[in-house]
Amino acid sequence: MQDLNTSSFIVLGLVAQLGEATSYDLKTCADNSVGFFWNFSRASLYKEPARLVDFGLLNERQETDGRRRRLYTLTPDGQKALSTWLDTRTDGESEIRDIGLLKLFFAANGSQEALDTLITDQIAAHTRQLETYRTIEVELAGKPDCRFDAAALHMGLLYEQMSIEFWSDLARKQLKVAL
Amino acid sequence: MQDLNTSSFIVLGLVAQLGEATSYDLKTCADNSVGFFWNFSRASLYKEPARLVDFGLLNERQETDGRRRRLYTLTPDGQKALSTWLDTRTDGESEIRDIGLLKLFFAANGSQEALDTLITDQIAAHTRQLETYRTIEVELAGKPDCRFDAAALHMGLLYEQMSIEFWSDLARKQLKVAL
DNA sequence: GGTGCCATGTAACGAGTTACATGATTTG
DNA sequence: CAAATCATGTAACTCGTTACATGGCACC
Repeated sequence: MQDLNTSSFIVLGLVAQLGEATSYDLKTCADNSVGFFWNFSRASLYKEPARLVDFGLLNERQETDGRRRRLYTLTPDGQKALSTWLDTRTDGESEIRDIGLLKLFFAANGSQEALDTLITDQIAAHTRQLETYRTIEVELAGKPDCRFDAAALHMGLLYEQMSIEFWSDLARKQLKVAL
Repeated sequence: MQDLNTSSFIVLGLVAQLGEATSYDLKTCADNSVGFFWNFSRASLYKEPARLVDFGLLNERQETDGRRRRLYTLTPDGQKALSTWLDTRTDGESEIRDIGLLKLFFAANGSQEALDTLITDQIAAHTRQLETYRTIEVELAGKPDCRFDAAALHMGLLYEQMSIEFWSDLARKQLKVAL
């Protein structure tokens, strides 16, 4: 029954934090938190909870009137699965899925203009994202039980700052496609 | 026919850099370069080239003896597709898929011990990865036509350094699960 | 009470991985 | 030449997404 993958634990974790939640709640919450560095589609947040109910890790309660929404809560087994996952040791394999970096990697096959544009756009995009994170950070600052959200968010902030420095540095060096 | 996705361009880009390559060559090359921040399975590097041949973006030549390997080269259309992609502007959406960060995000649902172990392990793992990158950086330094590989690799280095600082900082603060 | 947006769900598709399977080459 | 390893390929499955579809709710 180890059909639990990372998405499963994200859902378990989100439900744990929200207490009782619909798929819609999960999506909204994710979009403003964990989704910043680990994105997934809305549809997954409808499909995955159903699976977890099958596994006995979530309870489902459907409203009898109105939108007849499905409300999920953690079962004891779900709580246990989540903490077991947290107890499991993790190596550091991480991926940075960034189209801009990929294009830089292959930039020798394109034009100088494309490279210059890429650099400019990346600086702009990361600057914009940094602003978004700063806004969220201020909002979080007031809430004492959001330390872990805040810590992870802080990582996002650092990443954006680093990216801006990285691309700005390339701009300064005026990297050339051909020598 | 815009069934080209990111994987397609990675394959096109790798073939462009290698000149003529088998799927095995692509995998080997990727594992030591772009695979560090954008990983994919070996099987993809057999399936995707076949698709690109259908699209007329790669040429396929199969050896008549020995291992009867399939050797791929870029067609003019393939070259064009690659540079068109490079010319297309990109917003900065990037994802950091890092299990350690996820666990931190949900750490409030686990034990203090789990959190402490997580932090220790992450510092160790990122330190190890940093060493790997440093080794590669030295190897690349001698090769003048690897500026873009080097630039992208440098980003990997910065990321690992930042991660080490981030997790070390958490260790110093002795982050607690319960207040 | 009609219009437009919010919320919810699913079916079909496509991409990527795991696991399987096998042949070639090297090395002792 | 036997064993180990390198290299190559594919079939089946799982996951996640896109696109479709619809019903409730708020606001005028």
